[in-house]
Amino acid sequence: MSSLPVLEPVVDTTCCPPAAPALGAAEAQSTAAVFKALADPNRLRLLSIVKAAESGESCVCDLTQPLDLGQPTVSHHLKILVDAGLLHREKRGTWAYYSLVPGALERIGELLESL
Amino acid sequence: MSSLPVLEPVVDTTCCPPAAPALGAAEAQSTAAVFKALADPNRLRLLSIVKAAESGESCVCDLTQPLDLGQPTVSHHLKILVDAGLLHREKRGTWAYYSLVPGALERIGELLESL
DNA sequence: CCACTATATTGATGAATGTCAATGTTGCGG
DNA sequence: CCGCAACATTGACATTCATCAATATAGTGG
Repeated sequence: MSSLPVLEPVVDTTCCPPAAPALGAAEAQSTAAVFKALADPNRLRLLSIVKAAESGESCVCDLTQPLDLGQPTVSHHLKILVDAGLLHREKRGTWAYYSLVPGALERIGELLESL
Repeated sequence: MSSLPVLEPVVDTTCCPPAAPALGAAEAQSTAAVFKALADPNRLRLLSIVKAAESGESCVCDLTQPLDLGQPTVSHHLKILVDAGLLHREKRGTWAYYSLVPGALERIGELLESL
């Protein structure tokens, strides 16, 4: 390594200053994953129903009918919401009960402010 | 209309009470549209860069390089953000300047609370 | 009027996604 | 042990989406 390449700084401020580095690529990907979970109307309705339940939890059988979707599809959406950290799953007997993860929705608001 | 059909109430409370109607289908769709716009890492970075700009606005030429994307792709993402009501577009001369719509991010937090 | 620059639009392509039918798994009652 | 009910998983299919190359549009300067 005898000759270092002469890299010119390339300082063409043609338009505006480059500004701060802002959001990193990896950070953006994990944040986008949360919004991907919210980017479906049926998943939003699932969250809404679970949130509105008196006991704070709902089983799959209560979620299938109001959404007019097949049971496998509802289970699929619920899994996405659980993986995103928005819902909690607890199996009691034959039933699976889903409930909102406390503070999960509030944390999304903070994600937006930290952009 | 002489004979009203005798529809049985079908009251099988096998699991839990049906709970409140919660979020409507149409409402869920428009809300999901906003989150769809946020469900991409490159669009989140665009929002972040625009937000971090000193002047409060950025032109496309400043957004292409840090994202390592082609110019048509960046324009495409910006259009999606504008259509979602998150960015404002103003063309001055040859350049197009994008800026955050005031209060747009805050309004998303309210969307989550109204689930 | 003619290049040149910045941005938008179009068309194509591969990847991701939502949905369902069919099947697998688990827990309960007889 | 057997059958049933609730839920999850798999595979297939159609749709949507992110990206790029090529082209179109609009504004600027000569």
